[in-house]
Amino acid sequence: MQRNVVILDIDYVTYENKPVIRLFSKDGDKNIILLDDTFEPYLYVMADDLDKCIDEIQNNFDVVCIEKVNKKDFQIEKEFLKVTFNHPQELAKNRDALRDLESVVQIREFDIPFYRRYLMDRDVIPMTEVVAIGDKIDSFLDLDSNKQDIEIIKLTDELKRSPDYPREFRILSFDLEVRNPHGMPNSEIDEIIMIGVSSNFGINQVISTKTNSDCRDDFVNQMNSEKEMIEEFVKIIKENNIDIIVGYNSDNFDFPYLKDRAKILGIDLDIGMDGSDIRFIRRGYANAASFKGLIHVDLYLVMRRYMTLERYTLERVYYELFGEEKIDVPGDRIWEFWDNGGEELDNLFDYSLDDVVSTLKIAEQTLPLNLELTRIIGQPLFDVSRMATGQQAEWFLVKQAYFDNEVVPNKQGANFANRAAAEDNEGGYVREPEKGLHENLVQFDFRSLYPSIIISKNISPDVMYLGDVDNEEDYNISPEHGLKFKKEPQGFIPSVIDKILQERFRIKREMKASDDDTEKKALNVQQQAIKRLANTMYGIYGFPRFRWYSFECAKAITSWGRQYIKSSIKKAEEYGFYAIYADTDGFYAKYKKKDKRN
DNA sequence: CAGAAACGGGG
DNA sequence: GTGTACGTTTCTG
Repeated sequence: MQRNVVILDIDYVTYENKPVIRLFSKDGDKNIILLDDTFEPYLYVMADDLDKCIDEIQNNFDVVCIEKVNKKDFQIEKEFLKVTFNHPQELAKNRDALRDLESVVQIREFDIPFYRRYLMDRDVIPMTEVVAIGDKIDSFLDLDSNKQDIEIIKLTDELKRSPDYPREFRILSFDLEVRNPHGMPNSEIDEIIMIGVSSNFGINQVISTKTNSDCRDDFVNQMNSEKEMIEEFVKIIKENNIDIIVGYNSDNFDFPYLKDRAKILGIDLDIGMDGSDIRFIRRGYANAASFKGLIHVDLYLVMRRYMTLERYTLERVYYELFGEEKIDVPGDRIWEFWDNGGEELDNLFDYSLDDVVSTLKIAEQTLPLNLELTRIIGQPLFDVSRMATGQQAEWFLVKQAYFDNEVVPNKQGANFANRAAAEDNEGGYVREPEKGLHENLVQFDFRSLYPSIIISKNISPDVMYLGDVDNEEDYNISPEHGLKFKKEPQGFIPSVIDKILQERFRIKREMKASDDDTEKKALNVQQQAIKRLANTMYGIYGFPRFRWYSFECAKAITSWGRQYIKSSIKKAEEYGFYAIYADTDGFYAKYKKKDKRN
């Protein structure tokens, strides 16, 4: 059978000791889970004597297959061994011992999560429409299409891209209010008093055990108990075919709190597409709240990347985006408003609704860009919305490397030397602003300075030379440090940036040519997402924990950047301008004859 | 003063 | 989950 579905989420399960990829998808409002058992985990091995190495691996490990493959390592063609394991956990368990084998020089691509590998190798792009061909089956492990509202399809063909743009996603925002008279909320004793919900298809309500004055009770949904409130919330999610659920700091507050209260009250938060519970995924020291097939986006994390502010409270972020003040109730007084009732309770209801409506507005403003980033990067929205921009760039590059037949570099780790080198990098040129009120200023800035330098100077580790060279004219040589970058061939990272910037110009042309407003808007978001990604590429050289970390490349970029900005200031001075402030890629200047200071 | 711990957001 | 944030501020010995 054939189905057109939009891919929302992915994981894998184990069936008969083999990994099976599960793609959580939807066809309209029908939940579809696609199964693919044809993908196997692998890594690459670098060795001097490949045949000897094959023997050694075969004698020591239980692997599915070992094959010689031609790949590129920093553009140099090399023969690697591709070692395929039966299960991702087998790979994880054996990789250290494999690395330690005498004939093994190096292992590569051993730390790429299985589901990400699948998305990249099969070119399956989350949040896009695909054509799925396969056999409908009734049940698989804990999935049962007779008991659950799902259809299970075992894929028989590779997924193909659908030309259709996915329908608009159904977004629900939510927010909890808690009665906490003794300092910060404690989920063991402080009950939930309000659950606000708002959607982009008309839901706007506050679920509570109390209600407000008669004249304004249109948005309060009154329940008999906290237990009923949570059950109502679960019902709303289940019955409205929600694709994306958003909150503000919901990874760290709302969902952990809701889970605790649900447990105390004996309620299942079985909101997952397959009826599974909420789960918390460890991300370093923090947790991320996750459901199968229901994408949870914590906007707090998104906003921290989206804009530069001194603080990221919901209030501050909302003001920045929309220029409006939010209704405010101080957190430590919420319980008083609740207990006092009357007008104060009305205010609390208004506050609860305002919070959740604002959260939805922020989601509607920022999710389109994140959806486009998700499609460009090719990883799940859940992950992309929680990645630092450098990580986004890295996963994008890992996928590009796969298509360029490049083996990706290993992470070097933030060791002391790397960290020190990174800190040593001078950064952009800054001229401290001249004090005072300035009028009639002119502004100058470079368009995408760092990406342009990377491309024009071909700054990439695969074309970099540290020693002496015969033909200096074949190289771009950085100011200050004399780092050499071969002009030909184009380096891996410059080529990727070049490609995506060309894609950006193509989209911009298409945008100009279009006379459909909706299409124009969508294209505009796409080109913005690409611009963001391109501007982040510099970062991947500058931070030691990234795979393409190269402090030489980072140093070269900033040194050229300083040279360009300084020379343009100088040029401006020749025409009678005087820079009163400069930072990295631009400056402000006054028109004035050179004064005594110079 | 250096290294450890806390913080952010949320109520 | 083929895993273990992060950069900055405040506290403590």
